[in-house]
Amino acid sequence: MEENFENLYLENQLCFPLYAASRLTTKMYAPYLEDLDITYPQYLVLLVLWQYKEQSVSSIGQKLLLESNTLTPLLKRLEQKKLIIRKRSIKDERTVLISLTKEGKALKKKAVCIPEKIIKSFKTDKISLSEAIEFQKTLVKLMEGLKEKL
Amino acid sequence: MEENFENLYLENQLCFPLYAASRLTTKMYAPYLEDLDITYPQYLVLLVLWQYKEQSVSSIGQKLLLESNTLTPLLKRLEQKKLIIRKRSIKDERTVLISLTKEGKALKKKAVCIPEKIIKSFKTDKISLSEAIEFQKTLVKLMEGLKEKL
DNA sequence: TAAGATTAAATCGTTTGCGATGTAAATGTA
DNA sequence: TACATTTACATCGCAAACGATTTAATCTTA
Repeated sequence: MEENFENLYLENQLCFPLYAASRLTTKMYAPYLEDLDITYPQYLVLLVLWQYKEQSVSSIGQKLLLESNTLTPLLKRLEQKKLIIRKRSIKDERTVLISLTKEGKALKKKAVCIPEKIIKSFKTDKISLSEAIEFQKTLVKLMEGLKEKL
Repeated sequence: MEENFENLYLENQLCFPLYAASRLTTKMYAPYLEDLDITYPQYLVLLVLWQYKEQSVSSIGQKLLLESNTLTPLLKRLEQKKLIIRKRSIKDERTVLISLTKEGKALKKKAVCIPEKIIKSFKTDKISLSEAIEFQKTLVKLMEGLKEKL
């Protein structure tokens, strides 16, 4: 009985490069986010709020695929930094609504230059633009597919 | 002065789907790894040890892009589970060599079926095989490119 | 309307991930 | 050989992630 041990080789896995690329990408953002005094997951939450305005904890979670056990402490930290306001909904006391403070809104202007800088850093002689676009599409499809299965 | 706020839209970022896909993938492994009583990063370390035998902490770190601040506690947990042995090198007392116990080696047989199951779960009607192969290639190139820049 | 089910956040405990720093061994060099 | 530098891990503190559970509000339905 042949056992496919090669399947266990690191380079043959999809999971590892995904895990590594994700962590490396986060590190690429770090110096820019440090200037804004926020972390990468905090940045993602702000992206949501900049794009969609006031949101409940769960609707932020739906967009970022995170749950209250992760978001609640993170949001409390953003509140401490005076970037957001957390308040119970009057219509439904279970819901906590998150909105941006003036400082939180203002931070958007400082953040707007980040994607461009990141794209430049991403650019490699190894990866063409069309390849990158194709990659992004597949990545999103992969994410959607995985989301459905969990 | 036009400000490209659309660049900040969640769906236009590369970072977010990468981050989400990585986390979702880890979750796909969870039920299988639970059977082996290990976590996903612990699985990655075992993949290295199954493939390369005895390794120093730093050479494991080089392969997984992790440093001793992450690996040392993780390796101690694997040692507690009796899956690995940590011992100082005689040739260089600074180096800690990690080797598999009998149990650690035996676990490989239980793990060998995991990649296949994962691949099946990954398969989506949305993503073709050729697309998946292309994707993996680009992902690895991306990882390599990022690694060089950090 | 009262009891049970569902939902939204929060809390708890554990493991990662990582920047910064510490410690001890090995190496380089004057 | 002395002393500085480098290297390999370890330690510390903090912020995610996340499974499991709790709490309180809302909804269902009998």
